[in-house]
Amino acid sequence: MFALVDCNSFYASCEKIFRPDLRNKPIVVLSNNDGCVIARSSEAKLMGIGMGQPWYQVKDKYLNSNGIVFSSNYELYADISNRVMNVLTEFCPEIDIYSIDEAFLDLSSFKTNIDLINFAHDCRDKIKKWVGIPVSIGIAPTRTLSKLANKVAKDDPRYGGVVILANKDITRHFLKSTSIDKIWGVGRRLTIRLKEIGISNAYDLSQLDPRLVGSNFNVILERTVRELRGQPCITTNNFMEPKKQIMVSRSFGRSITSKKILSEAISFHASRAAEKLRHESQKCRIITAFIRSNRFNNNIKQIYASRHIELAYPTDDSRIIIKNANQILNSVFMDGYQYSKAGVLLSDFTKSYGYQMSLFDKNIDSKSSRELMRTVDHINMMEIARIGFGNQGFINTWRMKRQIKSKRYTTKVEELPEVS
DNA sequence: TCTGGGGTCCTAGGACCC
DNA sequence: TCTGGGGTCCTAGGACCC
Repeated sequence: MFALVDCNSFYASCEKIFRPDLRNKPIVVLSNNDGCVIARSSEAKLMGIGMGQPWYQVKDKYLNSNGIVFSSNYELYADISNRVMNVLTEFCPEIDIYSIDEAFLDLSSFKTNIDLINFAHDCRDKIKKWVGIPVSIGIAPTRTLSKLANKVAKDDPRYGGVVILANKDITRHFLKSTSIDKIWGVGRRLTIRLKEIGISNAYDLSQLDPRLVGSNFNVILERTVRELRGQPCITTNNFMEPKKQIMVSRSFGRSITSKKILSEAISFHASRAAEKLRHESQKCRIITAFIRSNRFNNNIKQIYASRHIELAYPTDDSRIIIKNANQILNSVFMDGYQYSKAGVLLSDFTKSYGYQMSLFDKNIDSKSSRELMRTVDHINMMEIARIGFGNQGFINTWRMKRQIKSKRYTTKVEELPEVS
């Protein structure tokens, strides 16, 4: 059996922890640039605020109805997430952290039979009490079914936040009441195609022949069908698998036409990406950079320009990564466009130790580079000062908007909550 | 005026090989 | 004039996830 533990309205719930005065108020959290709504408290959902909805569309109405809004505060959310996961690990060491706000527990690792209902409620209560976050728990024989059970637990308050698919009848009941677009792994495209052949709920889908689904659709959907039938076939990575690519990109607060400012942004992103790469103890061989116009604006000439450079040897040196990213910018930049976003992607990784040296591998990745990078990372981590490279710029005219951010209550001494 | 950012996996098709 | 068949590897793009 698997349990899926998922935090309710995670970002909004994080904001509520330190603001008890907002307990029953509608809360939304916005994406970078205060662009769209990415989390809503249940009160905000009731007001009809959609997930992913552009903020400017609902702003006036929402604020007029006394809705509360926050810019995203990822430092806070990451810290709260860690706390939740730590509590869960005490309940079940076989934990697979799936995203910032959810984790699968492999309950088959328990040696003795336990009362699952009690277990789940205990889990829920402890997380609420110790961390302050409400969670929902779905338990079922496969991950896909536990996702489905979790959804029911979240949507229907009658179940008290816990749903267990313990037998065939209950499972069938919930399969029938779940529409296909709510199934894990079935997105927009598949929903359309499945509806065309008369499949409208999870039960219908589970009754199809998995092999036929495999040949007529794809193996992913085949696995979903098998999982809905109770046959586990989606595997986990219990170890934190190393990343295969690292991306840093941002929309600008406004549109940019100047190559110099684009170069500042690209350098900044390249530097951040290199930092993440070193943190993963990896080196990359492929560097991609892109710049693009605002794809939602029909009144401007559209452009998406990108290219990648393959290095002769893997590196994690910020200077090399920044230099190559700028080289790409120079080769793809065209005058006369309004750019609204830029990004840098690193890929083709090798472990940062014991890789094959190239014939042309000069001293660039030598000891002095390692020492320099380590020192820079250390200083930046301590936040005594921020060390950047070359042309990242000081003013950062392209920086994003984040006007209504809450404090970093748990990770900054200066921002600790005050009690009076 | 204002529409996020960061990932994974799979597949089709091209290049290349014998 | 006739122009096979089978395989691997790589990449771009699609679809999905939170």
